[in-house]
Amino acid sequence: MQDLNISAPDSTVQTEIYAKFFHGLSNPTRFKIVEALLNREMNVSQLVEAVGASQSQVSNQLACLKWCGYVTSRQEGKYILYRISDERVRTILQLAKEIVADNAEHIRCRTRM
Amino acid sequence: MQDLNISAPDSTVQTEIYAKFFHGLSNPTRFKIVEALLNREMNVSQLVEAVGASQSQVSNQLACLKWCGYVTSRQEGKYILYRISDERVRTILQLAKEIVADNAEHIRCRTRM
DNA sequence: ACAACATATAAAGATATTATGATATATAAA
DNA sequence: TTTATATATCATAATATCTTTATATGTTGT
Repeated sequence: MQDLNISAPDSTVQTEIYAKFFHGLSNPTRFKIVEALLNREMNVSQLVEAVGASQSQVSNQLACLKWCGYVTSRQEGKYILYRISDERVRTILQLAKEIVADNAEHIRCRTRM
Repeated sequence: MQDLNISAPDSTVQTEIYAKFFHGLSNPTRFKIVEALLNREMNVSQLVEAVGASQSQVSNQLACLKWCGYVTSRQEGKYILYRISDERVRTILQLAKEIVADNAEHIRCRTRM
């Protein structure tokens, strides 16, 4: 088993994997899907309505999110239900929102001076 | 001041800002820069050596990271020193690495069955 | 087996991102 | 003021991503 040393520089391969992981949240449609699934498990049709994108698009982005490890799926009858695979994803989104909010605040302050 | 309700769906504009924010970490060079700066403040030339990319590339990616709110800079003589603007960035990277590590473990398990 | 619905996949063009090389700007030293 | 060094910016070619449309796959009910 390979250990995970946060402070050590990563190998090129590891770095690319991490970059790919963040790529998962770098698209508005995928971000909305993740947000929707943080509230509750949903099937594809429900997601199509929730995020306002085409079925094809949602399916594609779900494949991407699945590959990145954000979501998992299970079949229930003719539906396929997706859910967030790891609760830590919620924390990541929360931190990001806080940072963005504070950053926007700083920018607002600066323009006043 | 606008409140930050994590569970409520975001407006399209907010969603795009968050997606842009994660875009910051979705590129290997930018990811390496952030990792390097989490260890210590560095100038551009030091970053060029640390991440193994061209000066032009590093400057460009720094501009992107600055825009996203990951880094800030200050001038010291003829050098410009960059540092991580928010310690919460460290937590985000740590969580991401943990999720990726666990996910890789799951994939490894599945291929054995 | 057939029809209807749910989801996934594939191909195409449109758009965005990245890497590269050249050049501009700014600071420091001579 | 000239030269050297550090950083930023710009143009563009190469590459990757996204959107759209069409089609394939799989499930349920008749």
